[in-house]
Amino acid sequence: MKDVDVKDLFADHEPLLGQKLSVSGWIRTVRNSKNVGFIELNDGTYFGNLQVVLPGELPGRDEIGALPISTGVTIEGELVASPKEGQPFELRAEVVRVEAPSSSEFPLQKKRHTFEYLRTIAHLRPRGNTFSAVFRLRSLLAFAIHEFFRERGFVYVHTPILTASDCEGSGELFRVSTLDMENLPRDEAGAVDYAQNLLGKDAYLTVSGQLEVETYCMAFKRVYTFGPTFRAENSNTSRHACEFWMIEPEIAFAGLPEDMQLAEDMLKSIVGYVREHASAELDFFNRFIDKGLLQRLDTLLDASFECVTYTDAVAILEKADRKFEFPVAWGKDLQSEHERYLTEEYFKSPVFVVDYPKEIKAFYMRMNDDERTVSAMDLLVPGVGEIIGGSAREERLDVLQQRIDETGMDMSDYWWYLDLRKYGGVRHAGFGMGFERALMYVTGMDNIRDVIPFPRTPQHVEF
RNA sequence: UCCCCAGUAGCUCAGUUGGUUAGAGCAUCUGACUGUUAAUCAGAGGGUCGUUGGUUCGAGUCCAACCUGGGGAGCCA
Repeated sequence: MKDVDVKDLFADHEPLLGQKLSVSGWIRTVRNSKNVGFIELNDGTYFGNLQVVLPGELPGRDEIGALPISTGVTIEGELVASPKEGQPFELRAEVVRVEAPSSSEFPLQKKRHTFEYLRTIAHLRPRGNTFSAVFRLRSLLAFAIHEFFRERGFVYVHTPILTASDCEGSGELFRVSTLDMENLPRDEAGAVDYAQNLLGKDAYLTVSGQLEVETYCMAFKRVYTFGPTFRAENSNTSRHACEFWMIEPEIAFAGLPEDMQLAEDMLKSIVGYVREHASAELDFFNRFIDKGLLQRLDTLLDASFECVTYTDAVAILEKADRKFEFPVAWGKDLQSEHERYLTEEYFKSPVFVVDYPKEIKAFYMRMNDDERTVSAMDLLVPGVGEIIGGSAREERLDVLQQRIDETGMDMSDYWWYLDLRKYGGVRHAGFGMGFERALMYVTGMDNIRDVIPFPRTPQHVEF
């Protein structure tokens, strides 16, 4: 008796027709009547279900036909061509062995549930169609990203999750401490004595691996980091979480044009990868979650990305025949509504906005010759808005020091970052992409809480 | 953090101008059923109407505060 995965049956079932097979999985639904019954079996290896026929003469069919959803079973039988529409093949059961019983109390029913309700049972939701597809795709997308960089000779760097510095001087941090909160140690001046923290100083969860990955860029030329990052912002939106994953590549001997090309290539590559390897899931999303999904993904694959300077973008927005809730003015950051107008209505295509005023961007971004703007880029895509943000990095030591001074940061915290500029600190550039934002883009899911297995948001750390 | 909306059965919702014993579909249970596709048909059980207080002869319905969830904004990835 051959054990098979449902995935392999859907890949090529022809050679197995007529054979005796054994399949193990969980019951999704059961339909039973006087003369025949059916089980929809999902074994987790494939998005779709295997239809199992319970023939009239099957011993114990009444009990089998009454098994509740999510019962774990092993079924032996013969694989046959299906006489009815709906599936090309089915398993004609001869033995149904219950491996682990379930109960009629199982909360997932054969009906639509709201995502809000399913979030309250995050430990069970991967057993339903939508979340089965989301989290299979999440895994695949992560692989596609690694594959893209590996093919191009990038070194994957594990940047630290515990850090002592706040990378960009922006964003609230989660403090990491072993100090006794009820009885904090004090120094002579009465301040908290962080030297007694296990790490020896005040420490935090990382908000970005960029500064650390830059150091490896100066050794390996092409590097990337891909891991969890943390923000303690009290953001209550469908696009923010306290814990999320970020992809941050960094390339040496390169400037903004190469950076933009890399971003475009990466996005097209990973979309193309899931398009090719997750058609069952994408078809499902296109049907039930976001009707324009496949068209949007295919458009992205064919599009040549547009590029516009921040200054020109502001001019376009000022001339737009459209009333914005927030006014447009040079020197102010673009609002969500502005970004959406540019990518969805004006360009109708993914578009890079480049050369932002230095005041609204981070200290490490490379100063342009006009000394008003920095060599930065944001990639805006229809449906999501900003999906990637990046820049050329300031490699000139004196300019970088001046920017650190201007932004009121403590130079001594960045001694190692400044060191890079002293020893062969060549020009380089990189970007960051929120992994969940990318996943939302390829699934059409519109809440970040529904693309993270156990989402962490303000007031939420259940499970 | 700010603005808006919502909270009624296990789930998704209806509930008129404040008025008798609060309804439906799905789920559950019982039975029926010639191959079903979220199967179908018949019947049954299931409720402190988010919480607290208030107005009223009378509150699911009106008012206030709080709690929870959602949408939008800001911040950003």
